Amino acid sequence: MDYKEMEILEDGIALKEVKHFHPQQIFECGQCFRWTSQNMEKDHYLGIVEGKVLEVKLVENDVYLLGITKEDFQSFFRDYFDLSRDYGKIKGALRKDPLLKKAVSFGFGIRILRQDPFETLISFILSSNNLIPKIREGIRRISEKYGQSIQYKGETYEAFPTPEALSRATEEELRELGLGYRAAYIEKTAKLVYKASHLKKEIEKRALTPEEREILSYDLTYISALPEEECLKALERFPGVGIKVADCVMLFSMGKTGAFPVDVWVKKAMVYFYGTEPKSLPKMRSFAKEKFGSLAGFSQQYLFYYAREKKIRIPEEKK
DNA sequence: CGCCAGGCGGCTA
DNA sequence: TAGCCGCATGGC
Repeated sequence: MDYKEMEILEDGIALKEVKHFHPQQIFECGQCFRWTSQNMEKDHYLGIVEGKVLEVKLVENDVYLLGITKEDFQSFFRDYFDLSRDYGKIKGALRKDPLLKKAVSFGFGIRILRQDPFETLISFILSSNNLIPKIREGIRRISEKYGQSIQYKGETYEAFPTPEALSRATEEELRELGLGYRAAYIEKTAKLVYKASHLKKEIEKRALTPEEREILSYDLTYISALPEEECLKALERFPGVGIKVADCVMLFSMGKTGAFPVDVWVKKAMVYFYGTEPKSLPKMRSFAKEKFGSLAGFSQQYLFYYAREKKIRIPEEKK
């Protein structure tokens, strides 16, 4: 447990003496798109999560979670912030690698959030060959059009839509939101996820056709429970999902901490720290997975954050 | 204007 | 299986 005790406040809760928790590092290490810094502060963020708006504020060693109740925390947000995990132990193990030591010290307050699989899947489909600000804007527009609105401190925010709501979107509507060619992938994926979850409920009422039984395997709860390798294969069946997107979904929403997504930043970090062959992404991935095992996902976050914040570069000919 | 961004799908050899 | 190309979009 990475905090000592919880205190109930009028507008939220406070966690006392929290370890390994830094808002900027958690929200800027590439795992999420719906958290925004408030007043340009490194320790104050506002997020839209699970149909709720909340603020996170770090004051010395205490973390304030505003906008949620004690029940919200106990039933959901403790797991969302991965607070039951001992990051000291993970960092200790990763620091044994002298090259990773610098990246771990730099991202000392990183935690891997346990996010919603559907939102994560759609978000990372949108991330392919795209820019982070544009990904955030796309997700905001999707939520604005298909999500439930939420009132918080006199402002209106929109939750990310449910599979059912997004499954009603047409490809053309999604294109109008500026999602580009990814619109078709998102449209098809949303429909598959919704159909699968819907058919899962139908089983009790009637016999399914062979085609319907086939669609059941797109159920995200089912996929989430699969072992890592099978989980990866299952996710890759969604249109717009390759190895990188599948690794992100597994790591950021399905608790598969051995996943190691290799994107342009991690690629740079691997060349910079380990001198690995820059052209071979699959080799980089297997190198890290063998080296770090079930901690590969954490190492990926420290490497990504270091590479992106430091804007590290690698020689031109190595691209 | 060309280039690129948290890749993927499809086609070729 | 590896290697290449096109792809929507927008900022530089």
